[in-house]
Amino acid sequence: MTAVSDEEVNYTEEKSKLYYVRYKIVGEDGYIMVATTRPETILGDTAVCANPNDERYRHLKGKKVIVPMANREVPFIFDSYVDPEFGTGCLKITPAHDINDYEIGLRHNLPSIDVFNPNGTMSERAGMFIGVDRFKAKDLAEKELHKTGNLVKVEKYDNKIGRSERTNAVIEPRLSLQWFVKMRDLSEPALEAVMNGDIHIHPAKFKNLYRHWMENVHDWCISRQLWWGQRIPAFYYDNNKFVVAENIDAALELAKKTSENLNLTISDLQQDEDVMDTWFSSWLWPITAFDGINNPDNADIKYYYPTNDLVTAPEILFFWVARMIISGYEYRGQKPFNNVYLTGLVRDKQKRKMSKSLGNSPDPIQLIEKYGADGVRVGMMLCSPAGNDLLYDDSLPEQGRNFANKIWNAFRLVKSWEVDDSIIQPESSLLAVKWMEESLKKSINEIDLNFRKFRISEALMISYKLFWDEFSGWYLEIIKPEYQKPVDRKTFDSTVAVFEKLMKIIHPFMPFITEEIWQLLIVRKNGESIMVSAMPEAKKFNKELVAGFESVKEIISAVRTVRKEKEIPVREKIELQILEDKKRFDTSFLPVVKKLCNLSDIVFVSDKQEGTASFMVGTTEYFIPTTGMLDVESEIARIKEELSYNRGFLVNVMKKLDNERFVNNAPAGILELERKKKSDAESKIKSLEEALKSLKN
RNA sequence: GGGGGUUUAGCUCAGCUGGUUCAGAGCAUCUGCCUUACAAGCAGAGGGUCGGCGGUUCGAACCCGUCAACCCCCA
Repeated sequence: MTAVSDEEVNYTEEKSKLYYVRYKIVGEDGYIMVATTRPETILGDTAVCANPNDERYRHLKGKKVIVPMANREVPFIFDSYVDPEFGTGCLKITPAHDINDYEIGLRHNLPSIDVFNPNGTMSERAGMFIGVDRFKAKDLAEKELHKTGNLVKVEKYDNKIGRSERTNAVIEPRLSLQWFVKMRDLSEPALEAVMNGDIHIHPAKFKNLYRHWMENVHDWCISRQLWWGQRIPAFYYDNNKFVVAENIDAALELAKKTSENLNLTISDLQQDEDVMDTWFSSWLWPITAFDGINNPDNADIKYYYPTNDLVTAPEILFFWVARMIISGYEYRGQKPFNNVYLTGLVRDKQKRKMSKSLGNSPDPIQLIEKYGADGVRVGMMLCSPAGNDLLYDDSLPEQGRNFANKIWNAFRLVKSWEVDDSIIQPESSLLAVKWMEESLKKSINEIDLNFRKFRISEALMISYKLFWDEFSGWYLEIIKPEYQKPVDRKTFDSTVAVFEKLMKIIHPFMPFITEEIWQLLIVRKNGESIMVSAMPEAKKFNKELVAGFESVKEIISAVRTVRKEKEIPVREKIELQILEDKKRFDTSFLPVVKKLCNLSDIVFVSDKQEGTASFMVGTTEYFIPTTGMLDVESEIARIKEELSYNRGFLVNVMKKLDNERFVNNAPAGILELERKKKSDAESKIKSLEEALKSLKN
């Protein structure tokens, strides 16, 4: 015999027989008829039951019936569990061998008669067929009932039969003695702790699940029928008495005391055969890892308990995490950890769990050979927001590999530069360094915030874009000296410093390449490592400067688009004209624009310029004189499109501003914004209309 | 059966207390480019009725109701 969880039983439709058996009514001549699929369990019947609303059996209230074969008088009872439609509407109750019968038995205070031995043969309590296998006993019972005339008929019947998912053996219920931990009071502080935020679960959506589970906590069955493990320290004697003690000697002493029988000996005690559920030791893990049960005041546990973060899978939130919290409060009066970070599971593209039997898991060693260890890590982390499953695809580590490659190439570029101390730092480089440092601070703030929220993939994405877009795409392009020309000392040193910070930021995600570059960037002392260097700290950054550079990016992009549309080669220098009062314009980044756009000059103009390509950034208009023929048609089309967008925009804004209820109810800040949107849109429309007019002439 | 969760671009996901034309990111796709760090790259572009319907509100991806689909857990 072994105990199996309900979850390990598969139910299938199987052909079996339905036996109609008659039970004599005590004190009357009549019989009642009962249908059953398991006649051998008749020997364990302790009642016969009908639905209280079933007219056919109402007259049997208070009567008794005689169980066939056993010749035992049992009560006739009523319970709404019985389905009047099924069989005869009359159910025999065998509390020891059916879960529903067991519950009915509890409700009606019925005794249980266990007619089976643990090995599936009939027990002595059955009174018949003792020692016969349960399936054989079924046949014998059929014959016996037939012989005594109590078997009225047998029907073919499709029955749901439970079979073990492992051995396919037919599973039938049998009562057994199991040990439980009473959970209600024990778990209360653990529920509290998570609900009031003493312990944070990430992502928070699992909080509800946790609460529901803890509010409906069941007692915990800790008996397991296995050969390995820690045996339950319960010792039985005198049939049904027991003591719980550390070992058999202590148990004997205790048994002598409680039974007041000093003649008891060790051989009178029998230890429970079962062992304890593995979680019953695991739930102590945060404590026992530092010997905190046996030695509760030792230095290690004092230092390490409670710990900061637990990282684990959501599927064991109940089995393990909740129980660790419970035991923490129970045995140390304190939570075991501050945060629980729940990861996702790696699945394949069809959303199946990766498993050996399916063979749908890629070989990590091969992946590392193909994409690099850093690349694989990045690929995994980019796509695994907390608690969400990760759908594995080769494109993920590929993205990681590409990133590693990008980093390496940027490093090669910087390393290739010759430094000349005599060169004065160009203005564009000075500005780029200033901006890069602010941009770095901004990103560090965001990364920190995301780490604090346990949003690892977000933190990585910000680092990724910081390196790829800001540093490689913009910064390096600005400071890059002309081909084969040296770089000035200031810019070079600043660049190395920024590079080093970037490596530290990326290090948690890509430990190998960052260490390598960190070691090569400048000469390090023996034993120094990026692993033990401090992370760059978040500081306040200059918002205006960063925002200013963003509009510079827009200007540069627009110039590039003009070049492309007008097919002006990159090498050909062009002039940029700005329609704006120079005093009102932030000119600080213009050297950068000049360099990246390969401009001959930047001039401020006070009127619209004829024969030029134009664009707008913000509310400012820019012109680029074009030598070739201007494609008037496409220019008109472009301006018309922009006009209709802005007019639509204005209509939307006006709808709000004309709505009295909006003006009365919206907060001042929002109203202010809408008014600014209105005036900006109006000025844009005006200059677009003018541009259109001049083109049409 | 009970409970929890999810649904936003082709894919994986952001979108905090409802308020910028809010509809975003990465990847993928498309178009140009072998420009002397990087084609594993660079410069651009397209792409979504925010699952459906109804409601609350001056205003909804976000709040409420309802329906649907999918996923997970049940010791």
